[in-house]
Amino acid sequence: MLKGSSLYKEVALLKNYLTKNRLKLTQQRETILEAFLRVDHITAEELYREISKKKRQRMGLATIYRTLNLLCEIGIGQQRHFDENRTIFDNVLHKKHHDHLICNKCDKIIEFESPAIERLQEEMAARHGFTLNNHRLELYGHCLDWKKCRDWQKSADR
Amino acid sequence: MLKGSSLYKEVALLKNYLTKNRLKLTQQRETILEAFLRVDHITAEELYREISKKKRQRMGLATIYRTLNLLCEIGIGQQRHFDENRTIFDNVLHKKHHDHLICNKCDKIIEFESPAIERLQEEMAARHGFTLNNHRLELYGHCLDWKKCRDWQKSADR
DNA sequence: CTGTATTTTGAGAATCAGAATCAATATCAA
DNA sequence: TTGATATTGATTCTGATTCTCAAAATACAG
Ligand SMILES: [Mn+2]
Ligand SMILES: [Mn+2]
Ligand SMILES: [Zn+2]
Ligand SMILES: [Zn+2]
Repeated sequence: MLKGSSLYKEVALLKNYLTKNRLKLTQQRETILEAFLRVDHITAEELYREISKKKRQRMGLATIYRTLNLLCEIGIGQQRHFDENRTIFDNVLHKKHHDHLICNKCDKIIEFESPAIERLQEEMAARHGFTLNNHRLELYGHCLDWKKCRDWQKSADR
Repeated sequence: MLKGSSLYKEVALLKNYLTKNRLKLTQQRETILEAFLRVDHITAEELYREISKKKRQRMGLATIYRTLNLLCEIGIGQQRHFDENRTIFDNVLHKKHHDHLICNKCDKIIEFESPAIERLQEEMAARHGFTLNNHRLELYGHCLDWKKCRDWQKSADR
């Protein structure tokens, strides 16, 4: 385990899952976990470039995909499909269920939850004789404030 | 234009759009339109097999894709992505905006609309300083009634 | 109706994200 | 430390959709 990391608990969570399943804690898995937990939403490709830039070690794109999927199994990540033909991985470590509001102009992603909407969804399902397993609610639009929209666009930490 | 078709109006709609854009009304476009208007939701591949079965004429898969996209431009169809890696085309000719309830067991698709939910969505967007362009709401679950679930599964006309 | 310019078609190649292969390498428990 | 086992990364493969382009169909002026 890396010294000086502020992610002892998170790495422990990963290690625990791995051990329980006779899997191994590798350097790349740890590196990927750390980089992933630093962001909110990211694609495999972006994470790959992010890690490669700091080229602390060789890292194959396939490993990024494999590990990201592993994190989803553990429950640390979740796949999102805001636009078809690319998967965005959502870091949900300290988050509960939420839906998304997405700006088509600056790609800002806002997370929200609406108990009222969730209730109406259940009601609608029941009305049609359905038991709900999950749902997907995505709202697309644009920021009213162009300045904010641009500022977000320019900021690197997304 | 085919004789005996009950789709004069719809074919006219297509022809009108085509003429307006210096495009041509071909046999395959008419065949695809007719087959498409016969269903609610269908993939390009399914429509391809459907038409090939009745092999009234040779028809390339690329033509199906091209024409389905054309119908979407006209507003007769709309792409859906209930599961990533395959596009379902929704025949929306006589439908207004609606969302979907999908059975994970039998693939039944129920269309619904909820003004109450739509209102709450707008409210949520406004709260975050957003103007809404569109949204995606999909509810996944399963039919309570297994019998109905199976019956649906067996019925051909989907 | 006919000739001609223009669009469309179908077969197959190209694309692209993501998964599968597999020999070489790393991990871990005894 | 050793050896069984899992993992890695380079590469190939996959599958849905789009692209290419020569041959065929269509529209429309005459
Ligand atoms: Mn999120
Ligand atoms: Mn529909
Ligand atoms: Zn914005
Ligand atoms: Zn069902």
